[in-house]
Amino acid sequence: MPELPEVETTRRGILPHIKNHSVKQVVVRNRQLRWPIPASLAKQLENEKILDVERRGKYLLLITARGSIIIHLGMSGSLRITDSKTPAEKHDHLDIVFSNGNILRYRDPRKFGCVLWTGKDPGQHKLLKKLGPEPLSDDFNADYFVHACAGRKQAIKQLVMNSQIVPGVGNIYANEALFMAGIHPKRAAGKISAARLDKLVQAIKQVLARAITQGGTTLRDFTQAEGQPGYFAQELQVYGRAGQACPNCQQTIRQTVLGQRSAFYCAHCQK
DNA sequence: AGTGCGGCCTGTCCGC
DNA sequence: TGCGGACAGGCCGCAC
Repeated sequence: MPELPEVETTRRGILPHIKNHSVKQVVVRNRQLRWPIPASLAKQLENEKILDVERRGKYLLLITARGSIIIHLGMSGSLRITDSKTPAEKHDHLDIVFSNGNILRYRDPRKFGCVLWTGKDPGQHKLLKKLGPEPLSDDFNADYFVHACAGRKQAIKQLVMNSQIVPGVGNIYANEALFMAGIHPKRAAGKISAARLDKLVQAIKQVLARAITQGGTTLRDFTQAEGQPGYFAQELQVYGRAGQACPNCQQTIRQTVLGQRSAFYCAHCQK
């Protein structure tokens, strides 16, 4: 489900409700996610205060003085702020209950996500250590990206979706950014000019930033921490629009499979 | 080192 | 209505 804008929207939504609040109780209903929720989580969090909520790529980090909770929402995960009057539903695997009565509730029907604990710098955790530079930071720039693409035979879309190159860009925004930059998703990354890669870098930044201001993209079930949908879906140019007219040239948008994922593109506008 | 996939799991939708 | 199959916002870990 969630790509960087949805994760960032979630971060902003939960932050004011849990920052500087202490954990009263941890309720695990099902620890069998992609990796098991550690049995020690409750003990580690007991009476700990959440000092901040950070994001790295698609990972959320709940920072305490003793360590950090690492959360990934996988394909279908979500976090909600709720309270004890709201009963947990089928796929609500974890509650973090705060002393002020707020509950941070983790739901993930497909269980592709994870909730982990690290006592060290979370940036050194195996899952975060190899992530590329944050796409909205200055470290993600044309120089970096041209270097990262040099000599690569892989399709550019697959590199854009590779978290070691640039984290946070999933299938929706990869398709949209390539359309904005006028680059065909199957073009070999190493054979694209620096000027066009620069354009792609700018497109990635632009589409992510715009989606964040719109509260993310709601396709099926994504909602913000308090239940509102995201409004970026209405701005999608190619994703999910196979058979429809390209907004730029009116030719038919095509769909193909690339690296086991759907690619949407306009063969006239993207070369 | 780079590349390509299998697999993890549930829900929904489509065609028959 | 029921059923099988395809597909879905991710990505690790393995084989080559």
